[in-house]
Amino acid sequence: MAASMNRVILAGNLTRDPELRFTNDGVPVCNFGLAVNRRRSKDDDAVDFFDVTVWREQGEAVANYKTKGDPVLIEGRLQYRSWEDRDSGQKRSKVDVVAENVQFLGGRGDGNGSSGGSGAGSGTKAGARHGRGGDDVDLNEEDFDDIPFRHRQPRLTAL
Amino acid sequence: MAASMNRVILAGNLTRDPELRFTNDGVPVCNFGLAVNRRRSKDDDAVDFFDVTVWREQGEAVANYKTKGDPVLIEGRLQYRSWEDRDSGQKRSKVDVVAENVQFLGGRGDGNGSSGGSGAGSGTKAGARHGRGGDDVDLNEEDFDDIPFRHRQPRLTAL
Amino acid sequence: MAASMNRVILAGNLTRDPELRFTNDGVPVCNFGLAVNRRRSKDDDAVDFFDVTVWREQGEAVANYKTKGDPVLIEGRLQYRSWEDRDSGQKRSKVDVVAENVQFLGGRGDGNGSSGGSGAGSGTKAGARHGRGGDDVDLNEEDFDDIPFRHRQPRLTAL
Amino acid sequence: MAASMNRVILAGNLTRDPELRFTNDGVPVCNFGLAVNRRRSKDDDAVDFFDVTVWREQGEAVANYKTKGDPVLIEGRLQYRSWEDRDSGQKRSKVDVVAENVQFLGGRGDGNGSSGGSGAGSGTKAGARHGRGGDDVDLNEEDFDDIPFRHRQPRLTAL
DNA sequence: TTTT
DNA sequence: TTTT
Repeated sequence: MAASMNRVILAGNLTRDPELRFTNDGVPVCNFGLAVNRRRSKDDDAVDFFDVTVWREQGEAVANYKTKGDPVLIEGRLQYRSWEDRDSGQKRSKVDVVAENVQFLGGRGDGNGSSGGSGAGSGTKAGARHGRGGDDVDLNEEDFDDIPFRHRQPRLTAL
Repeated sequence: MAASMNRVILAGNLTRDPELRFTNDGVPVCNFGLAVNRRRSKDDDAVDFFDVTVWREQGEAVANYKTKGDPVLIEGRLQYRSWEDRDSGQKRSKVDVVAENVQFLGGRGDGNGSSGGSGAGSGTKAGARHGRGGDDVDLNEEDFDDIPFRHRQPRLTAL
Repeated sequence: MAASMNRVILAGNLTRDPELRFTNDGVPVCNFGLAVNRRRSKDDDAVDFFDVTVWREQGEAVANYKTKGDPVLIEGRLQYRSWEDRDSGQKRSKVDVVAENVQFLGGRGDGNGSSGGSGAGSGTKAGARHGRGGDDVDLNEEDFDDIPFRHRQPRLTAL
Repeated sequence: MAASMNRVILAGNLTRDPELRFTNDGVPVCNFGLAVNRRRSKDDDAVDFFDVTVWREQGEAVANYKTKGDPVLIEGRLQYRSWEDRDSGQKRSKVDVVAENVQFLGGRGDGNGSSGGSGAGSGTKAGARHGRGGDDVDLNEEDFDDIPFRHRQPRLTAL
């Protein structure tokens, strides 16, 4: 078997308010867009855009405390998905980011009000809304494999 | 201006022979596919697939010494591209990996014949072919901005 | 609270055979040295040396399958320790690497016999010995905090 | 030759004001301490401390705009050094961090006034002082190997 | 679909 | 489009 590694670290800003949903088993999953400025040369205004998924407590913290425009630092892995386009029938695929660690930037000091993706649950940021009415969230069953099963908000949103 | 960071590290195997092309200015650019095994739980045979771009000397070294199946370790950044689909006219986008450092794995010892993406240019691996007849390579002009201009193989392949 | 991140990725070769010890609770901990070639310019033969700690199953796998000279790819975090020198009484400190993921390089293919830091337990590599008679292993109690308690080899070696 | 990689990413706060010095050739080099909170479990107040070196423009920007306590995000490599202790004559060694990319955190938004380690040189932060009277800076000759030679502030401070 |  |  070959050596394998898959690690990504990104710092940028949310391109939209995070959406929080739940699997049938009540596992929270948060999705948001991330813009990372390239800034390689001074007259380079290019931007890279990514879709980010955060599971469980950290996902809830992002949904509760972060909104469009907020800066975050994330560490995670790249995830490839492929599917068949319902219309054209042709194969499509996509690479997005599964964040395992989200650090809140911005605010006083270094920009960290509630810090490091924890967050109590009270005092959520004004404007943060919990996604509802979900079509097409990127859930991968294998993400559930190695994690202690927990029934938190059973069946709030079918995925 | 916000903090930005974009770093990715992957280890996996080539899914196809690398293709080497040249910009009009003769800058070498190499493309290959990379398969990274997920192996999170023992019965997890999921795989993530990525498209990788390597510029200049390192790109040439990959093209000269690596073929389908070979293991590599790469360090680089994620790059987002978007375009309009010529047929459907709908907007499409893609995230791929620009490798700035390619380490050859496999072989005796740790698997490193000519090592670390250097490699003279002679004695290329049997089976390694230089891409020819190129349509649709992912070239981004900004990649040329901060690099000393060099005319190496002028105009071999139009991109 | 400020944003914090601590991530390190290294590829190099063992500078000595790994030593395996156990805490009083029977938790395995493996230590080895790692040499990483700098190779920045072709006539650069500089090398960076690090001390690496690997806990639990992965530590056992390293001890069972790897010996001096073997190439590995590790992902982990940096750990700072400080103490008072018993002789001079002056304060000393050290930074070493705690590996959370060890990938075996070298061997056929990409150099991976038993792969990715798993390894059964039988058929250990000739020459791999389990450290015994331990003074001065770098154990940090906080490493035990977030990990399910397990009695594996109770009290084999006192630390 | 074996595969080698050396990459580190840290986010934390300066433990002291940065010191800026210059090599005999006038190359700026900045040194500061970095504290990274471990925060693994909620009652974990452990901290890891590192010494960081930043060369050239980025080093100047850090010295001009950052002071003790400020949050930064850095990307770089680990560097090992060894020497003989002048008193005891015994061998000593140390691992520190050479930052190749420093992102300023903190401030409004995400905490980035002058952003990403650029910064003109005017309007330096009150309290930022340029190190003077230097003994024992960690200069490694090989750091100069692959960089275009530049005479910026010739011989301001002997090292 | 796009953030500062 | 997919590697060991």
